[in-house]
Amino acid sequence: MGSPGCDCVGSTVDLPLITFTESPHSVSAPRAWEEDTKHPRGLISLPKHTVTERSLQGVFRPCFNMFLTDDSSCFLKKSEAVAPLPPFKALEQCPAINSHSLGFVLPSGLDGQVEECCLEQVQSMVLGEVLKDIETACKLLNITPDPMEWNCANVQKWLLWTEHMYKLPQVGKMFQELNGKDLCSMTVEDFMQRSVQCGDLMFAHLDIWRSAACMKQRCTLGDNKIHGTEELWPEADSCCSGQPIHLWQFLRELLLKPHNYGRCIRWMNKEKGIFKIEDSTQVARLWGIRKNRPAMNYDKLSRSIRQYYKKGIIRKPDVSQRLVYQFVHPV
DNA sequence: CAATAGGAGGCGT
DNA sequence: ACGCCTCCTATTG
Repeated sequence: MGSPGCDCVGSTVDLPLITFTESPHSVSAPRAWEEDTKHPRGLISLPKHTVTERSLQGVFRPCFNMFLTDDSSCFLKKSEAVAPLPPFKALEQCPAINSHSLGFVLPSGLDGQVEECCLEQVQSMVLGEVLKDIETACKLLNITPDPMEWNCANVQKWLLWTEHMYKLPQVGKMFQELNGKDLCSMTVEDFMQRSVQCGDLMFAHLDIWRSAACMKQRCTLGDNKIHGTEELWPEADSCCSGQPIHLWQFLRELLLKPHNYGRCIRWMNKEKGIFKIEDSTQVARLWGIRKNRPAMNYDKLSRSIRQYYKKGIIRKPDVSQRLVYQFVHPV
């Protein structure tokens, strides 16, 4: 099944590269993606890079940013330095990352072997994080990971979600009546035509999903197995069982991903199942996206939570606090 | 003013 | 029947 989304054809375009100014843990933002000319948003021109460096970017870019911030969901917004990604070259080369392609310097005294080993671990972590984030999004949106399989409604969900996650302007209506195949057949220029503001970003996000789907397909075919991928990305049955998700399940999913949603909702006492909704508007919005209810708000969401009082699923904690609830049966 | 609480009717599965 | 969604009034901090 050779889907166009997995059509890992090489291109001659120079891919952008993220760089760290110091070590990945000590800087606040990536400097820029490589561009031949200055990007309209003020990107910096950097030297061209090797094939080894290029081949990873489609998938790994967001992960690099995870190292830079404690919240990966903000990576694109925070960096404000993202150039359009060209058609991805996928992962067939998938080499170990070297410190030069990562753009940071390892502590002195490490020889090449140690460096190689560490970087492979970094690569593995990075890959895992991307797949986990996609898996989470699939669960929460009830869509498949492969954009090629999306119908128009799925595309709209994904667009809404991406807009929300990365605080992008609304572009959903610019992509109406497009299914996943249509979307995947579009070039970055097509995206830019539909949204000058953030077509390039949307294209980049789609590219990441396509790359991940492509890689997963290869993994399931037994080709080029990547360590740990299976457990990181379990089969679709867990995310697309067809059963409509319950609100309490959805909240739990969000709580299980503090990395992504900790700013919206977080555990106060996980053992007791006590959690706090930090941003009621955002949580309601996420729920609305999940249920295709654009008019969802916290007033309605909280009414649904209160329905759980009688059912013994959620209650208010003994010491009642605003926006704090408790699962009656914590995991 | 936003959150809390709960009644009531509607809707899709 | 169930699980919300929506709208509502009243109350609370």
